[in-house]
Amino acid sequence: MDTSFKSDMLKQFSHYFKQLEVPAKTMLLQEGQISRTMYFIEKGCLRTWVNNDGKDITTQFFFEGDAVSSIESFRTNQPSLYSIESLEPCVLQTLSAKDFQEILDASPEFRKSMEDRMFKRFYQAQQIFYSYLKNTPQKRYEELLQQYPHIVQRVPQHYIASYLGITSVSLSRIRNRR
Amino acid sequence: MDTSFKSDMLKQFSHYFKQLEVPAKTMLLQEGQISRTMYFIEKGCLRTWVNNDGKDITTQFFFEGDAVSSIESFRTNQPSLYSIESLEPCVLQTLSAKDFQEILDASPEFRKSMEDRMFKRFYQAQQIFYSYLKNTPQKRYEELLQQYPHIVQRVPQHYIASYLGITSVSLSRIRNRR
DNA sequence: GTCATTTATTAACAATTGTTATCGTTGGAA
DNA sequence: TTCCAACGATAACAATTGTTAATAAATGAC
Repeated sequence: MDTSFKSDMLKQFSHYFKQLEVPAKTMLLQEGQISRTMYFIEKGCLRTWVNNDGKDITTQFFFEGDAVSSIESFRTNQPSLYSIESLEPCVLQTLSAKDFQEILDASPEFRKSMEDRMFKRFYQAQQIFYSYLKNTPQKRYEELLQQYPHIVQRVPQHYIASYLGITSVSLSRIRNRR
Repeated sequence: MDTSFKSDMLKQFSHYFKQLEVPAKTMLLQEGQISRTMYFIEKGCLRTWVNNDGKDITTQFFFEGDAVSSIESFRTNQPSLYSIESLEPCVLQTLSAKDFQEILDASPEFRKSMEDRMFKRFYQAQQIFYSYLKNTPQKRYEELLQQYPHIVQRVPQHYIASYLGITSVSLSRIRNRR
């Protein structure tokens, strides 16, 4: 997965992209499968999630302007550790892993920018992980509310709960605690 | 940080490395500082940890043969999110970020291999994170015991506890529960 | 060997969360 | 509009963990 894909990159290689419209709750990638597509969100929102004994745990939300893919899956040829699913009806621009590789090979600037972006992503992923290690669910909820209020407003609460690592019951308690 | 550094890589560029011997509990990198060195463990063991209100949380352990650095720090020029510290007296081989860059530029094979390794590292980091999301501390402890018994044997228990995300008191209870 | 520090166990209590279930409310599909 | 599924709140109870403190054992420095 990958956020903040430069829009000029998108424009520069726009002929590679194909538009795809999907309704809500559409699975774009199944956990365990090797990713072959990158999605760029024009309208709507997606989430990534992992299965845990039948219950699902949301790991991230994506919105307009975000690029989403299991890039580490199609780069390492390993099965994706998570699923990608639409939460709303979406308008997406899709790019195949093959075309992605082609652009990589054709454009050293693009390759360089991808490399930089991976390190930044890695750095961000660590920040998220450490916030998870350091803070209680209550504090994480408060931070989410403060930093990304649009997520809390837009996404059903039980997805937020699993994103915070708690049940929807527990999140409901936290919300009505004050 | 980076595990399973190829030993032939080390040999090939061995003249860049300098040996460093440190006693236990030596800070090799302070959280918040920009990393300028990569460490290769010849003998001993290191840990990475983050500070949380005075208490420290261990995020990873490293042993003989592992390469350790805040590579995402010296690549993105961002402050390291964690500290690196020796747990035992260590014999280390050190490589400066500058020399590391030099080797990167001199050897396309090395650069390619670094790129691949980063994607694998990213994939592994996700697995660790997801195991954290999915499992109880008890289950994580059992998995650690099963997959990496040498860590449990070699490292003091309170470091293991913070690595599992619990207090040493709670780990002691888990251990004596059966 | 002695002493101080580090490490691990145990107890008691508070706080939080999970689980299960019930009950309104809402929103979309037919 | 009607109906059904999805969503959110709440209650009651069990289970786990955190906190603080006391104590014992192990380790390392001298």
